[in-house]
Amino acid sequence: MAKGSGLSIDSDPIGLFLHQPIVLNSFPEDDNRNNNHSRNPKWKLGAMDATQLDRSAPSTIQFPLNLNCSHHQDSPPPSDDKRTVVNEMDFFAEKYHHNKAASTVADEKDSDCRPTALEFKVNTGLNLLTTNTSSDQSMVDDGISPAVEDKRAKSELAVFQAELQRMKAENQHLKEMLSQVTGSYNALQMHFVTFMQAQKAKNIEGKGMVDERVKGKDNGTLGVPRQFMDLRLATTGGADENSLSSSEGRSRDRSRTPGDNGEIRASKEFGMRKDGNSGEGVVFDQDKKEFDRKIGREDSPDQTSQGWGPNKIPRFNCPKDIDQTEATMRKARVSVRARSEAPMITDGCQWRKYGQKMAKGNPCPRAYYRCTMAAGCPVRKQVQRCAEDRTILITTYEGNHSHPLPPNAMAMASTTSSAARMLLSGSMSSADGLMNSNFLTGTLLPCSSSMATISASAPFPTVTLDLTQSPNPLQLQRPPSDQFQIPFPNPTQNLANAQTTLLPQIFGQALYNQSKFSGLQMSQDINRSQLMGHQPQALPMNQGQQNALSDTVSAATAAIAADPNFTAAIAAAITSIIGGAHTNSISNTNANLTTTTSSNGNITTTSNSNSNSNGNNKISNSSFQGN
DNA sequence: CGACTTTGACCCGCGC
DNA sequence: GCGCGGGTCAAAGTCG
Repeated sequence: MAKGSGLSIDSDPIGLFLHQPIVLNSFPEDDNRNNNHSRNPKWKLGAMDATQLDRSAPSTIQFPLNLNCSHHQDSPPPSDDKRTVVNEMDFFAEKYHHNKAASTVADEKDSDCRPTALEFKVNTGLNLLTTNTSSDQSMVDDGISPAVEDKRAKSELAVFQAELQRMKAENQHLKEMLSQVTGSYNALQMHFVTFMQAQKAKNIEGKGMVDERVKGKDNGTLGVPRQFMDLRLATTGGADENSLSSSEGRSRDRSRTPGDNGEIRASKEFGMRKDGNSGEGVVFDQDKKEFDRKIGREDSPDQTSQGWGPNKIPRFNCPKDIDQTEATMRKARVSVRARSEAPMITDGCQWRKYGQKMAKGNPCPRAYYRCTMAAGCPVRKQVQRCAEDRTILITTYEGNHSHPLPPNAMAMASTTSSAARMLLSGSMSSADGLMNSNFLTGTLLPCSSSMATISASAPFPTVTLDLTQSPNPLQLQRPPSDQFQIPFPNPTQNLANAQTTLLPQIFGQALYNQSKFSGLQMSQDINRSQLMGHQPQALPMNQGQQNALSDTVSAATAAIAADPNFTAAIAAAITSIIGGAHTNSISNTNANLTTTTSSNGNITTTSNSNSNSNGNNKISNSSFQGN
């Protein structure tokens, strides 16, 4: 049957009017497409609107009613009755197949028995859509068919049509809004990509200068700051988040190799880590061999990407003149300190223990695990109890997963990924200190407890997320002379909450999917994910949240303005905006960032805050032991 | 029987 | 060059 009004509603992509078109769609029971609707009590209730309720005629028995239409005539002879039935059937058949002409047929066949046939003709002519609603017939069927009721039916139809038109208009309006939002997103994305490409070109142009800065490290004047600077180079040079694992230092070192493009090499390395990244695999293999020769087993993630078999690929093309500092440039790590009696925190991933060693200075053995959720996943972790407090379990993550993560693994993985990304995302100049602090606050806050410590003195750049500390733990941290301490303003979020909040959704699968891109592009996808509704809970904001977001935007703007590496800064800014929006939605936190420079040249960035949150400052260890 | 753990050996970087 | 310590391998053992 022709259900013009219902057609547009059923095709409503938004689905906002599923219930409203009932009146118009549910009448014809012979339409199988609406069977579900007709079986739905609500739909039936909707279908039984005034038009039908007045006639106590369910749609399923409209044909009998129509048959009785002939009885509308006073005391018809039996023969007429029979003939009328035939005519009615013919009428419906005609109507069914030629609904546009239904009214005409009705007029022709009923003209002899309906003194009001002219009115019906007029009515049907005005409301073609109602020819399927049986309202015309029902008016005849009840045997009364007064003109008043006829007019009332017409008025109802007019009301329904008006309502339908209104819904159509609203539907169209919503479609336009959706289209506008989509268009805005696409435009923003295009701008973002364009800007990224332009900035990348600038970075390439300035690479030579950067290499000079890297070489300056050999002078031993600025060990740690240069180290992070190098890491940033690896990240911004097309390296994906896998830069968090092990290759950042090597990427830097390669950038120092004459004739090598450090950025390209970094990309190649990352491509190697990605399973099945054939386009870059060959070159990468060469690079890998080269690196394996240089630093041997330090290059464990690369080994992982090619399987952990005992047969190592012979390493050739080893440049003997590679600087020794490349050995010190290793993997960015994220260490999580949490109180747990369990031998290992449950973070949602599957791990296989491949070694255990007695570490110096700690009576507790250190266990080595690798991720077994996917073949070749480069992620490893070390688990060791704290020597001072054996209730504290120190889990150090290294690398990034090369496979999708289950939801319950998102929290920890995303936390560590974002922490490591923060570590690698920018240089450690004072301006960058601000940026990184903002970045860290924005990205880690929802999942972290009270403090994140960036260790600049360790051979591996390490971010320590201390989930055992109370909210003012600055004094409790390890010697600050060589570490960046960032107390988190919102200690109320444990990982259990984090799993349901922003961060996992931001950094989990998105990071994996974006692993071939830089952190900036990852942030772009974060935005995309938000726009695509992956985290709708982060979108609504009240006034206070918007104010806080404005503060975050201001901080991000300052970071952008201050950071010479604009790409990293914009990544940090976007990430902080996103994270800040969510953070503010949770705790209405207003963070103040202070940056100081220690005597040894390191930067200590502190984030003080007024947390208007739940007041639960204790991180629940059970959040790590959900399994 | 496959997956996982244990554990001694090995490799490598680094400091002396 | 040597020893130490961190990290990894891989055979053997264990478990379901």
